[in-house]
Amino acid sequence: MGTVAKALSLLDFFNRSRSTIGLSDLARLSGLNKATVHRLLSELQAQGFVEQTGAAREYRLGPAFLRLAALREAAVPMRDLAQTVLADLCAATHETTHVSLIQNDALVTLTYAYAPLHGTRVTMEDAERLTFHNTASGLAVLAFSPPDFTDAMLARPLEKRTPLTVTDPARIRATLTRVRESGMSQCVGGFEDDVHSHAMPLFDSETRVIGAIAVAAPSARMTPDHQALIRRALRHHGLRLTRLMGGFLPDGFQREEAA
Amino acid sequence: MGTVAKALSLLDFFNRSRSTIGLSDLARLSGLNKATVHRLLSELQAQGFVEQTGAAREYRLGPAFLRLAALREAAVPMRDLAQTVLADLCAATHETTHVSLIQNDALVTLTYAYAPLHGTRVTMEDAERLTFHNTASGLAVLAFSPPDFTDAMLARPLEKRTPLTVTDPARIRATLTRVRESGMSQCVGGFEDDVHSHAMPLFDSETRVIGAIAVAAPSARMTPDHQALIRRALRHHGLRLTRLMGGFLPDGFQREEAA
DNA sequence: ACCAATGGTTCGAAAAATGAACCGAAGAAA
DNA sequence: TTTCTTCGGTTCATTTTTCGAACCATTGGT
Repeated sequence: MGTVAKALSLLDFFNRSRSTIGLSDLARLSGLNKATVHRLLSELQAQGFVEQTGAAREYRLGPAFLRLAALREAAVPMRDLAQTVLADLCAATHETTHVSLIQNDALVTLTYAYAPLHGTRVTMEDAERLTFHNTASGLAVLAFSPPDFTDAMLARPLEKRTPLTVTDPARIRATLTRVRESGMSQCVGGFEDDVHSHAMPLFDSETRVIGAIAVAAPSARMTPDHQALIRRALRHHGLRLTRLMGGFLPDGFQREEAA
Repeated sequence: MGTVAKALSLLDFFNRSRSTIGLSDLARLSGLNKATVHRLLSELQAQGFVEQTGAAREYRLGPAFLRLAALREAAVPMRDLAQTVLADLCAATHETTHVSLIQNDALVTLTYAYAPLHGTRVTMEDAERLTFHNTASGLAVLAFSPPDFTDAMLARPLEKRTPLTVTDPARIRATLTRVRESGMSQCVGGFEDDVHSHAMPLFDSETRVIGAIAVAAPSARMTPDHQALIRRALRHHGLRLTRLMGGFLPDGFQREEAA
């Protein structure tokens, strides 16, 4: 494994519930020697990618990410565009909406919007990793991914996160066939109890799937009329977001809901 | 130079005016062999830190920065706090306000706020690098930096960006003495013609300077009364931002304006 | 007082990186 | 149409860097 890849892989151990990590802990988590981790962290620190904090000298992600993220967003304003579209989708459906992007072999929430109307709503966090097999966004992405990517994701151990989580690859593949036909996925309680989500894939300028846009709502609110409204609004704004991002739909992609 | 440092240094060539760079161009800019650059970029790309785009296969910053910046901001909400305080400072002064942070040997704009009142205003961009010798923020930072850092920054070639830019290190040092005494800096037309800026340093929990908060206005509006108003508001909100970020003032720091 | 775990350091051996030279493709110039 | 230049990309003997077992001082818990 290359040295750069090794250093960058250390950054993946930071997440919302573990924002600081000590040297020895990071060595254990990564399986690398403590001296190696120390040296790699020193190089990341010298460039502002990590910094040390507190009496115990733990590490956390550094300020360089703010600048580079701002430059990335200036060049490719995905978050900004997504926020605009999610606000409209939210206004139309009165439910939580979010966009997630593929990053290597994970699906990461880019941004989300809440509807103010209801007392109960589905809550989100950006930068969180979603799974593919048991989220509407994940299923939307797998349905339109290259076959080898889908095979690789379904070959992994699939966590049964809730009693309703489907973990049988054959059943998931059958679901993916239907998602490809309809252009939209849904998931009921597979990732979170009592949450019913719909999602549509998002595409780049070469018709490759890059992520998904989704609407998540408490299952109790999901009357047939409400689901039909959500599907119409999601299709409209999903196609709109792909277009705004300069993307194109793959041939045969379902633009209208089937009769 | 370590391999990780070498790879990360490639990221510094991207900026607002150069959001995509070809392989050969990046080799020329960095002084590294094309094969080396290619290999380093491949490792950055595998982890989502850069991506290739367009027919010419140029590189640009990748989506991984969005996730890691979000995690960083979740852990250390500097941008969020800064935006809150800048909005208030803006409301008080009716001028453009911004916060910049030290990143290695550069000063980088974190965020800014515009006042809606005036037809003319000073415009900003985040993620842009400021210089130390000819900006109010830079002078505020240098005045409270460790002497070796200040010496190193003043030992560099100092660009005469406008006819009013001071480039004589001795004159700048005299200015820094006055900034230390008053706790505030100002700069007239050193970085941008017809712009008069005031700035205050920001400190961390160990009383080290980490950046500056500033107010920038067209020189034509700078009556004595307006300048006094700006200084009072800047001192109040500058001290407030240091406090909100969990920072402490160094001993002897000027908390009140001198009679 | 003792022990365990921390962050940090060293240097001969092992592994990875380097870069001159090369390739095919594409576009510009003659 | 042909030639030339520059591009992104690749190779592998040589060079450089990284590795990690063993060590250190410090700190906190028992």
